[in-house]
Amino acid sequence: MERIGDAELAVMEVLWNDAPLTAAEVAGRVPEDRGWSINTVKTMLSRLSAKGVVAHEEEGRRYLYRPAVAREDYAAQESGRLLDRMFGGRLTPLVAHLAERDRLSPKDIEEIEALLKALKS
Amino acid sequence: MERIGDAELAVMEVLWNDAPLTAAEVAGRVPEDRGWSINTVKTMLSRLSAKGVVAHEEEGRRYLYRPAVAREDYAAQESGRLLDRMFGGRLTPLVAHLAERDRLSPKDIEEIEALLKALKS
DNA sequence: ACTCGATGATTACAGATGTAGTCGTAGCGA
DNA sequence: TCGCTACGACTACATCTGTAATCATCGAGT
Repeated sequence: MERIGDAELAVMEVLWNDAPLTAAEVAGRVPEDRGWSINTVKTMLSRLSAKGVVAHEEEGRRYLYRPAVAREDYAAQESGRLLDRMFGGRLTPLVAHLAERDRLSPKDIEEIEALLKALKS
Repeated sequence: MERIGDAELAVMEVLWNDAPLTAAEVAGRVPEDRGWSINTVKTMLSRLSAKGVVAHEEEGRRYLYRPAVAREDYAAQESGRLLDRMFGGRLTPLVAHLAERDRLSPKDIEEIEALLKALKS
């Protein structure tokens, strides 16, 4: 699967949240703080279409856009990528790392323990 | 901290593994399959220097390069970035996600449980 | 029928990145 | 001393990404 840039991801998030949408609708839902022109959003949609990560169907003379990859699949790809790049492809070192860096609260620890326990059964 | 591209990262890995090194030495240690010219390695080193993630000291008319950021710090940055991008900044959803995706072996689960247990004490 | 606005397509441009060649020069070997 | 070679600096160029303007056109309203 193609990579998705930071700005492009903001568009994907909109579509993952609700689809299908027209370009104008997407533009209306992109976070305000981006301050994007409608043209920018249309460029993003074109590029994402070219990459095959969004699909479009025609509705009159407009397009209706929808994601062509699931958020979960993309998340999986990016997670695997980080794991491969920095942690030899293994999750344990990542968890250890985040723990050392105080990115793990006691609550997180509880949650993950519960999760793992559930996994084992 | 500045971002580091994929190719640049290969150079960083060399320096994280052993430093200081001259440009020629770095080139000699970069993975074969990159098939890089020495010039490519020198460009990488210049750019990484400009980004402030590698430092160099002069040794005669050559430079000796060394990392200016720890691998752990960079890993932390990239981990945080993924977490923020895809998992609302929280680790639990990432672990849950990888578990669902069968990226967690029973052995991984044991290891992480042991790790968390140690953390609590 | 005609104009105007919205729409996708095309073009523009700067910065980052991957990849590598050229240039000026300082030092080493003959 | 003189030329070669290795070094960093600079230049080159394609692709990707962020951001946006322009263009041709189709349809809706007058």
